[in-house]
Order: sequence, then structure tokens, then C-alpha cells
Amino acid sequence: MNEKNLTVKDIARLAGTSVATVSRVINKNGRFSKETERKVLEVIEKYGYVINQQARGLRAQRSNTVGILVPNISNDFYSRITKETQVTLSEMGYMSLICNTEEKYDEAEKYLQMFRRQNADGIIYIGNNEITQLTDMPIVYVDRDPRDQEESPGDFCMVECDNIQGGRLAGETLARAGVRYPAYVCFEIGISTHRKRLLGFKEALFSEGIFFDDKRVVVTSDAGMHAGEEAVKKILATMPEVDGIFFGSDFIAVGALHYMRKTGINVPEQIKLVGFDDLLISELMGLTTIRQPMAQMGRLAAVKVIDMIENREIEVKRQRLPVELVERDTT
Amino acid sequence: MNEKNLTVKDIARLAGTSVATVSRVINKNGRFSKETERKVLEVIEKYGYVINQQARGLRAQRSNTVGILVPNISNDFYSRITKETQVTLSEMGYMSLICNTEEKYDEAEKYLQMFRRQNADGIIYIGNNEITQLTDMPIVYVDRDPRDQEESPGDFCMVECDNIQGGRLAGETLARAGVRYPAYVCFEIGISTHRKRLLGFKEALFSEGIFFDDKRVVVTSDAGMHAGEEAVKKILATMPEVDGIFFGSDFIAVGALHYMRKTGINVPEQIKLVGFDDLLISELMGLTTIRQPMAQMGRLAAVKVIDMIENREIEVKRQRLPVELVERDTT
DNA sequence: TTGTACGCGTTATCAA
DNA sequence: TTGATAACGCGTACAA
Repeated sequence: MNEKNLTVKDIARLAGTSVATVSRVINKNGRFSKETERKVLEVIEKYGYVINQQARGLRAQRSNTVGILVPNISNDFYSRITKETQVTLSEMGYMSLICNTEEKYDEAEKYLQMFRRQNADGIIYIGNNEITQLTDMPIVYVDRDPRDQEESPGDFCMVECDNIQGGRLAGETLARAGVRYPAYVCFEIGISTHRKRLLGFKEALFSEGIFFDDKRVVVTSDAGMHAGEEAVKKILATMPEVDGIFFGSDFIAVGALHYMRKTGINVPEQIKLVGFDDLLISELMGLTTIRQPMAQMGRLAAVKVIDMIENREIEVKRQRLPVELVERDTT
Repeated sequence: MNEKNLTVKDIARLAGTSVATVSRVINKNGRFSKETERKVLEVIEKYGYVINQQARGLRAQRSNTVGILVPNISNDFYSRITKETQVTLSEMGYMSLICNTEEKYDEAEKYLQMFRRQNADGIIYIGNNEITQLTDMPIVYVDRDPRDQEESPGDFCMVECDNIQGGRLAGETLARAGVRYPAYVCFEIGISTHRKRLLGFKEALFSEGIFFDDKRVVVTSDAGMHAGEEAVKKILATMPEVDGIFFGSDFIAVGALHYMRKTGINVPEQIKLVGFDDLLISELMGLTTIRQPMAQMGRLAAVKVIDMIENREIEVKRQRLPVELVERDTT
């Protein structure tokens, strides 16, 4: 049944009517008699008609397509967000053009060009830079705030978790577990999420009467699990007093935990660990961490971008979702 | 610079020529003087022209788009394949419509409809059922063989790893490690991959002089990590003689390993474990496993589907990639 | 070498 | 209620 797709013209001919009427019936648009409707639907049913989205889109200046830019789809955190986004978009009648940027801005730019050529209706973006080359294109930022300020007043749309509160929870947890010399480890302190987590962390430590020495911020050279080992080595070598570490990401935390267990460092007796994200591996490794509601973030991003596309009022532009402490074996 | 996209007509007017010439210059198609080319490119450069893919596709009856059906993008195995597929497709000028089917065939069918409406140029499919409703659409099957036979002669295109050889490696490894009462655990024995792994497994055991009792095939009720616990419990309760387990997937294996360590069962002294896939968690948990070349599978799937789309001869229709034993702490 | 005009499939407008 | 037709943006056959 795929030889050649039928067109409205074919349907019109077979139903003994005109293309205009067929189009009206298909879109339930305008007036037509019950009788012609029946006839048209019958023909469509019988011969199998599939609408041509390219033609429809060309005509309507839209594509029912949303471009999604994500650093790496094979990363548990991003893939869980993206999966939910795709499923939600699909439920609402949109297709997803998912692209891996590898955190490279020129890759992102290349994809943005493609989105424009494809006439994408909107964009969902996880990345560091603000998208400036596509004005009046609905864009939803997820996870990271593309602006520089601690709390940007930007009029753009975004979905994030409450990073500051997450930092606070981590700080409280470590402080109450008896940590006196806390350290913070993350990949890139320039990213909004990491800045905010550190902010909340320091805030909570201060409240608990713990002094946080800024020298104990360790920035790793990459974001993978190997970075955890690197960070632990550095901490052991240069700040032997450290008895608690807050990691900006579970990948790094798990790498660290793995290394510490392997080398016989006692966790949590000697050093306590708190991560951020709550990935699959975190549960498996028994890592105490701050859970982000990834599925919900993905879903909300989809809903938001569609609201923008369909010109509905956006109630909350900056959606901040609650995080949750998950205590396991490292505190 | 986004107010309104310019069209070939605009460019033609601005360059003082016709749409035909502009089109020819853009596509380097047909003849045109150096002079007009310069003029046209200059205008395009100056005013910024982006081609409209919908119009071009409508005209050319193509879309530069490939539909990708995958059970779940937030699963390490599928996401690593899919990521590479997307990146490769993009390098070759195609966009990816990635969709999560959740292993549900009616979801897949829904997406196939969307692909058809979008006029997708080809499809990459990870799933159990053969796609029959889209004839003369380039399709590449990945990982699983959609036909029923052990070795289907199908004329369709697919990319898989050498599952039988993987099973053999697992069998040899366990046998040589001293296992006498091996068991096999997988989610769904109906899936081609699992059948083949079991086949190779039995083959190797036989060669090594070990008897494999078919009663020791355990089929779990789901594919997640919890299934591992379920399988271990069942094995301990009903076949206490078992001293080695081969798992059809690392998720299940890791779940089992986690449970065994938690409950104090000695691995590998008491029971030896071999998994399949080699995921991120496998390394972390020290699981001995059979590694699949996921990135390569993803890349080849992309290359193959494009070869089909662009009507190039397919050298190998059924591409079978080698697997590799990775020995860690569970053997 | 260049330009005109048509058609890809759809929908909206206008007239009947 | 229905139908003819124009237009969305592009590429190409054909003519010049």
C-alpha cells in the first residue's frame, strides 16, 4: 500500500468532489454536508491517504517539528530529560529533531542552521550559550541558565531544578554528619548550575557554623567518571584535612567513590560524599545525592515550548523544580 | 536577521537575475557565468539566505530526514548506538527523527505513520517486529533480527554484533573458570539476540565438555536491574547447584551482582558471572562481560541507510560485528 | 548562459 | 455547501 502516496487531488477524484472539499473534511474546517463528508472519509479509509507534512508545512509556514539540542544523548542525565521531552512532544503532535552538540557551540550553531532550514517551530536547548541568532523563534532553555548573572532577569523561558536548594541540602547533610572541612568538586564553575549549587552549599554550611574555605573548590579537567579519581587524588594530596565532599555531578562523584573504595579509603567514616543528579549508577553504588526531577523537567520543557509555539500565555517563564535528598551509604 | 526568511525570488531580485539562475548557483547545477555566480553569492552572503527544506523536499520528494525507532533513549545501550547514528547522519547531511517506542509495537506504528507523513527518506529500527507497512522505504534493522528463523535469509539490511560468538566466549570463560552447572538468564528468549547468545553459549559449553541443562534457562519478568535480583533468588531457591551464570544483558547482570554482594554471596568464588553489552555500570561494578561495539553499530546503521537512500550498492546486507570478552572481577 | 513557467501537495480565499 | 484558483518556495524543462 505504499506504491505512491495519494494526494488530495486523488481523493477528490475518487470521491467525486473537489480538493477544497477534501481539505475541509480532513481538517474539519469550513462547511460540508454529512453526505460528502461520508463519501470522502470512505475513500480515504478505503485507499489510505496520508497527508504530506512538507506541503502542509510549506503552506502553513510551520513544520510540527521541534529541534532539541543536548550535549550528549548517551549520558544518563540528558537522556532521561530528552526521552520525556520527545514522548511529550509526540503526544502533542510534534516530532523531535534531537541533536548531540558535545558541548561545542559551533556544533550547536550548525544544528540551529538546520533547524531554520527545516522550519522548526521551536527549540529546546541544554547548553551554556544563549541563542541569539534566532529571534522570534520559541526557545526553552533546560538545566542551565544561559545568562551570566546569578539570577538573570531574562525574559526567556527556562526549566531548571532548584540548584541553590540542592546545594543547601548537601551542605546541611554533610554538616550534620559531622563534616568540618568540606570541599566542592565540579567540572566547570562557569556553568550556572554549578555556581548555584556551590552558593547554596556555602549558605547552608554557614548556617550550620561551618567555615568553607574557597581554596577547597576543585575544578576537574573533564566531566566523566575519571574526573572523580583526579579530584580525590588532588584533595588527598593538597588538603588532607578534608572530611566531606560535595560533587556537582554524580558521574564525578561515582568515579571518586569507586576510586576510594578501590584504594581502601573509608567512606563514609573517613570522608563523606554527596553527589548531585541521582543517576542509575548512583543508586547502584550507594551514593548519597540530590535528586533532580529529570523526567518532569523534560516534560515541562516540551509543554512550555508548545505553549510558546501555539501562542498561549506562559504562566511561569522560569520554572524551578524542587530537588530531593536521597540518603544512601556515603553519608 | 530573522524577521522574514528571504526566498530565491528575493535573492534573484537583489542580484538582478532570475530564480532559475539563483537556484542553479545554489545547487551548482547547470551553467552560469562566473560573474553572475559572484553576484548571487554576494547577495546571499550579504542578506543571509537560508534554503527552505520543506519547499525543496516537496519538489524533490525527499526530506533529508531519517526516522529512528528505539525502545528507550535513556538506556545506556540504545543511547550509545543512537547517539552515534545521529552524529553520523548529521555529518552526511541528514536530520534524525528519534522516537522512543518503549518496546510497544503500536507506538512504533504510530511513529511510522509520522515518518511517512514527514516523507522520511529512510528508517533505522531497533525492535522485534519486521516493518511490513512501508514497502520500498529504506530500512536498516539494528541489534535484533526481526525474522523468526535462527538465521534468516532475509533480503533486508541489518547491523548486529556476533551474538553467537558472544555466547561462545561466555561459555568458554565460565567453563575454563571451573563452572560445572551453568545457568542462562535473559529477559525474553523470543528475541533473536538472546536466542543466539544462548546458542553460542551451549555450543561452547558442549565443546568444553560441560552439560547444559535446559531447565537452567531463567526468563525474567522485565529487563531492568530488578530482574537480576529476581533471577538470583529463583536460581538459589530452585537450582542450588548453579555455580556460574551468563546473563543476556548487563542490566540484569549488574542487578544480580548488586544483590549478591549485598546479601553476602561470594562472587566469583561461589558463583561466577558473565554479562553482555558492557555498559558504563558494568565497568563500575567490575562485571566480566561481552562487549558490543555500540558506537560502530550506530555508525554503520547510519551509513547503510544512507547508502540505500542514495541508491548505492550495499556490499554486505547483514553486517555482523565482532564482540570482545572483557574480564573483570566476576570470573 | 539566462529566463519563463509549471508542478510538487496543501490550504485559504473568493465566487458561485 | 461547493468548486476553481492562487500561493507557499523550490527546481527544472524548455525556450530564448
